[in-house]
Amino acid sequence: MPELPEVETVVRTLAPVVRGRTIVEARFLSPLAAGGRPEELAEALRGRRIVEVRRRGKFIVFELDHGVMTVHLRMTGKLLTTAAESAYARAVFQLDDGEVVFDDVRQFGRVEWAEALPENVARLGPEPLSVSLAEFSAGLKARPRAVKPLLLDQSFVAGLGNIYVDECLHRAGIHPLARASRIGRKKVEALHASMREVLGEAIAAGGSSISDYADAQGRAGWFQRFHRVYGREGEACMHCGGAIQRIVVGQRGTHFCPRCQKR
DNA sequence: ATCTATTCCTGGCTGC
DNA sequence: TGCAGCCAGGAATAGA
Repeated sequence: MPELPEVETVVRTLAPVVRGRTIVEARFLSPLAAGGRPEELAEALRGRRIVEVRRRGKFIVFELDHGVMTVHLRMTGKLLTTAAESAYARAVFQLDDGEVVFDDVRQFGRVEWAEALPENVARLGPEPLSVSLAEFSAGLKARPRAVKPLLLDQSFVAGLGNIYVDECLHRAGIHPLARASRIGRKKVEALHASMREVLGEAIAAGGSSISDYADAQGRAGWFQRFHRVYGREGEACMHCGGAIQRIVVGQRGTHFCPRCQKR
């Protein structure tokens, strides 16, 4: 499931190929990918030039010569520059030089277009790689809710998903159900630092490929080899040797070490 | 403000 | 071997 490091990797591998190219035609093989309005979307995108491609949270933002196209990969989405790598093509962007295929097994992903940056992107919280300790700390202090659901809330910080929240909390030694406002200064600093470390390392590894994730060339990432808690229920904690536990928090599978991450 | 439950979707897994 | 049933989960949404 693409989170910040995976989306960042897609953007880095995609941008050099599509920057400056023109969308000759956008074809939606599944209307779901276009949010149920494939004709309208295809019309809006026809003839548009891609000025720049960037990431905001988990969104891929295509700045066009008129308007903005946003793509959210959700669970199983991919943006591929080689059709040969696509098994579940939902949309094809024919460029003046080359093509981009939006591939998505489970069809949760969406392509959208708007005149300006859409509200769902505009209201995202700060980027975890650039938010200051002061702002992050103040944000936590103001919320009495459990820290894991808070970190998953894209209006609080944008880009973390289930895997990386678990990994960050483990590295910082914070229980996923800890009340955000009651986390001590040292642990808050550790969490702030762990976001940079974990996300930075994951980007360097090309992301985590748990099931479907691939970059724009169809290549898998390898950060899953370095996961310390996610998907390791019952296995030994790399820090203390205790058994990694799995619980459900906010309907999400949550992995942590009960010895390193006390309540 | 925070919480839970529900919806979307389908390949892959479990268990019989 | 076959098949029903369940699971994974990001985000939007409704209701408590």
